[in-house]
Amino acid sequence: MLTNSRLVHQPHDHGRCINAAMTRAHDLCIEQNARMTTTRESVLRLLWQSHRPLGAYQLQDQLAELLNKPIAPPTVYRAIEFLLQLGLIHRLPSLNAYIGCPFPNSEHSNLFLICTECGSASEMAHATINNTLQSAGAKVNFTLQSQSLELFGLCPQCSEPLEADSNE
Amino acid sequence: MLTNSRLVHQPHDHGRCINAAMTRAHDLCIEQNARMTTTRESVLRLLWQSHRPLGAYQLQDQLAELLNKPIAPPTVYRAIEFLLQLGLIHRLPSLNAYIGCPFPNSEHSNLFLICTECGSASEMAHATINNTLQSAGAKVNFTLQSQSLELFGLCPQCSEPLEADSNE
DNA sequence: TTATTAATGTTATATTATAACGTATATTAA
DNA sequence: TTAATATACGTTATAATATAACATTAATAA
Repeated sequence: MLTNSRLVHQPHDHGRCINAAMTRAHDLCIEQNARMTTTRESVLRLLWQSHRPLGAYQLQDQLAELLNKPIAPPTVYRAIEFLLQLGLIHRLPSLNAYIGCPFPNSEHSNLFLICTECGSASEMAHATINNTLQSAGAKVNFTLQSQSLELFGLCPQCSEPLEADSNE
Repeated sequence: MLTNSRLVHQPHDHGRCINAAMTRAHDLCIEQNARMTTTRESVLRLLWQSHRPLGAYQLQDQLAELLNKPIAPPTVYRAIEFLLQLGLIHRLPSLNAYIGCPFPNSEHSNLFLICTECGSASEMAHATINNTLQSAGAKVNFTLQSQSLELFGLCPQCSEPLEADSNE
């Protein structure tokens, strides 16, 4: 099982998350002979500013501010599409929002744990789940191509406020 | 495991699907003391016309034609919301579309098998998957509240065209 | 019947996403 | 190094999905 859950849902040196993600992204671009332009890099960096997914128009606002010039929706959506195709980000359909992928090169489950309280989202890759889904599909002769798995609930931080306070 | 997959992805007496669904819906409304109005019943029936999910504006068009009067989006969305709350339909976030629920009273996985070829969608409820997801979440202290699971691929009908043709 | 609640009608608008076409910048080939 | 080509971005308009706010009608309860 692969997950960034502990990082996402606990205080941590987030600068390292960002740097690691940006390095991975640049490496991947070189490998794939793809161009990491200013716009694309900025969008990716914005998506890594927090572990909360951002909508396209939130990205638009933040990108305009960051680059200090007006940005139109197509610019944002183009960057999003590029990053999606490289596997550097994911789309969370139930939120119409996007989030950086913590392990763009690894096996995927497209499984997200989304906190309904604080909005943070972590990703998991889970061979058992993949196998179970695959064989559940196979049982009814369904040939699995891709999947989108969203779990909603309370992250560790948000599910234990009482325990944290009980020391007072 | 509970699924309507075999029904969805194979030729069948679809009138029975519709009738069964409408009966279940009426029963549920009585049980819940909810009102099954003309608009709501029409939307539900439209969603059961096929095993393909429909978008809100497809529903709007079809509802306007069926009721022979102009229908505005809020009317559709209100009916959708009502039916969602009763568990009579589901929303498929990746498609922005809605589909009738074949077993509104049973345990749910919110697991959908969506054919990328013909657009049909079947639903499964699967205790093993639920347990696996639940415990995968628990492992990282995530308290699961709800889930949305969408599998994309080829349904039986669409995945075996060659085999079907091979008799010629 | 009247009061009350629930449902629908109506208008306007918010939010998310894409089409179409022009311009600029980078890469490749000559 | 320049011309040709491909790629990315700018710009305008608009499509597609969804909701807010308030008026009206219908159903139920007092």
